[in-house]
Amino acid sequence: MNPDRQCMSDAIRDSLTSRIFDGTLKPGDRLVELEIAREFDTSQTPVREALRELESLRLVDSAPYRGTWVRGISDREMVEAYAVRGVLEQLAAELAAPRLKGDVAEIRESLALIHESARAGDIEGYAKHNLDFHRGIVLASDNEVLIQSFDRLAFEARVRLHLRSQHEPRLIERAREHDEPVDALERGDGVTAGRLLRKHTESCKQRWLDRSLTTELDTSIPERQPVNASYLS
Amino acid sequence: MNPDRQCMSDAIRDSLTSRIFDGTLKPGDRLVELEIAREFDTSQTPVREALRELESLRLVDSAPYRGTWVRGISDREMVEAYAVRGVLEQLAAELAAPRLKGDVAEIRESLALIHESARAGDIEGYAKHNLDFHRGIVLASDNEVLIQSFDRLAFEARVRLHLRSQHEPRLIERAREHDEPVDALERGDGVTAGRLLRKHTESCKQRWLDRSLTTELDTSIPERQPVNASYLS
DNA sequence: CACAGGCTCATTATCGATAATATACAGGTG
DNA sequence: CACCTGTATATTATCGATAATGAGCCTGTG
Repeated sequence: MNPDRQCMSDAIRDSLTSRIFDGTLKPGDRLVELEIAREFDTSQTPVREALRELESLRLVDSAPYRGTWVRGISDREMVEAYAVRGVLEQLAAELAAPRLKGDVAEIRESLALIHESARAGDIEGYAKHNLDFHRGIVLASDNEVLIQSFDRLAFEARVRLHLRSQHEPRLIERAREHDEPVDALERGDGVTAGRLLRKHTESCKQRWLDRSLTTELDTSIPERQPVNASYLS
Repeated sequence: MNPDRQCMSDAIRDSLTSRIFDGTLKPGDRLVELEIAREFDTSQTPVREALRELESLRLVDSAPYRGTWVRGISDREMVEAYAVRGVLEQLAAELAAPRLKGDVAEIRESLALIHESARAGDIEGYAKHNLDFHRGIVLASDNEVLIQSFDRLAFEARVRLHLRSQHEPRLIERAREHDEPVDALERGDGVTAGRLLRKHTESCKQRWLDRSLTTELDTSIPERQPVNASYLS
């Protein structure tokens, strides 16, 4: 948000964020203020601020006098988020098309990387470039509020959290779904691009639904680790 | 977010929020931590937390060691927000229709109050019930993520901030734009309701654009009051 | 007069300590 | 043995004080 903040609390926030992203911190894990403060060789105050920021990003939950813990994301929420993302991206494409004037070079770059990752079977890379691709279109809309709304969905965190549990994703096939929207954007047809992108999002959502129905495992959200969980380690 | 927090920082946050809403605090006004702390007879810490929350709600801006001030909302941002709100509401209507099963009693209640306020020329009331109406449809979508995204647009704050400067708004005429979407919802036609709602939002946006072009006054955003502004009072 | 450098002061960022609260556990009771 | 009650403890919420920083001012120079 403010990229130029140099205070301790921001460093802590960023560090904790990446731990949540990379799975070091799992849903339900408790974040104990003084413990983190010791680790960063600082006091409780900046840690609290960092935690509150994470809460506003919905990466953690907290309750008064009960602490803070990593937020789990249910399949239901994932599906809800896909629905919202769909219309946001549709709008983004419609706004982006007249602005781009056919110059989709940057977007094509991300697209190429998506295909590359798909061929290599690199799930991590696929997720990253996929996000770059979609966010690129949103950025091209030049609508600050839209960009914010999109970012707040925190798709990176959501997807990464579930990546590990993914079976054999047909990456190459999925990657192809991105081609047509870009073609439409290139010829300035934002409406079509938007419709295609939304359809793409819908199919992502559907895949998620299917998977969550078939695998049947832990659709529950870890609520919070018990207090003495840290003693076990 | 967590309605059951009883800590000081939340009370401060709520108090400051309503001051921003009701115009006691104007864009550009500085929020000095110790000053607020004295007022609430508390220390700096809870005030800081409150300010950070307001920042995440984008009601205030801040920079390190430079403080916090009420955020202005430009006409451009307002227009951007309308565009996003349009697609969010459209989606909401589509999702709400099958859930409501024609039961639009609650929504009609808000609608009646809108018309009533319009007849009475009660701009404040109109704004309130109008928001209730639109939010009611979003709530009926039963999509938590969508509700969050909508709320984050903070339309209440945005609209109220500009209400005072509004000329003769043709409220009665505007109120009528809400009728058709409700009819559509009642007969379960979410797609039509969504399209109409989006069109409504577009016309709100357009009115805003027209007004901001014709009035030509202070399209600028107050950045921040100078440090010694408080001495003048 | 425009402008750079250094000084002062208001304010933020952080600290270490204390008050307040929830959780876990022990003991008693039916 | 299940259940309640009270107590110990871990942890959060808040406090008052200090360190760090930026804004404004003053001075001197060209």
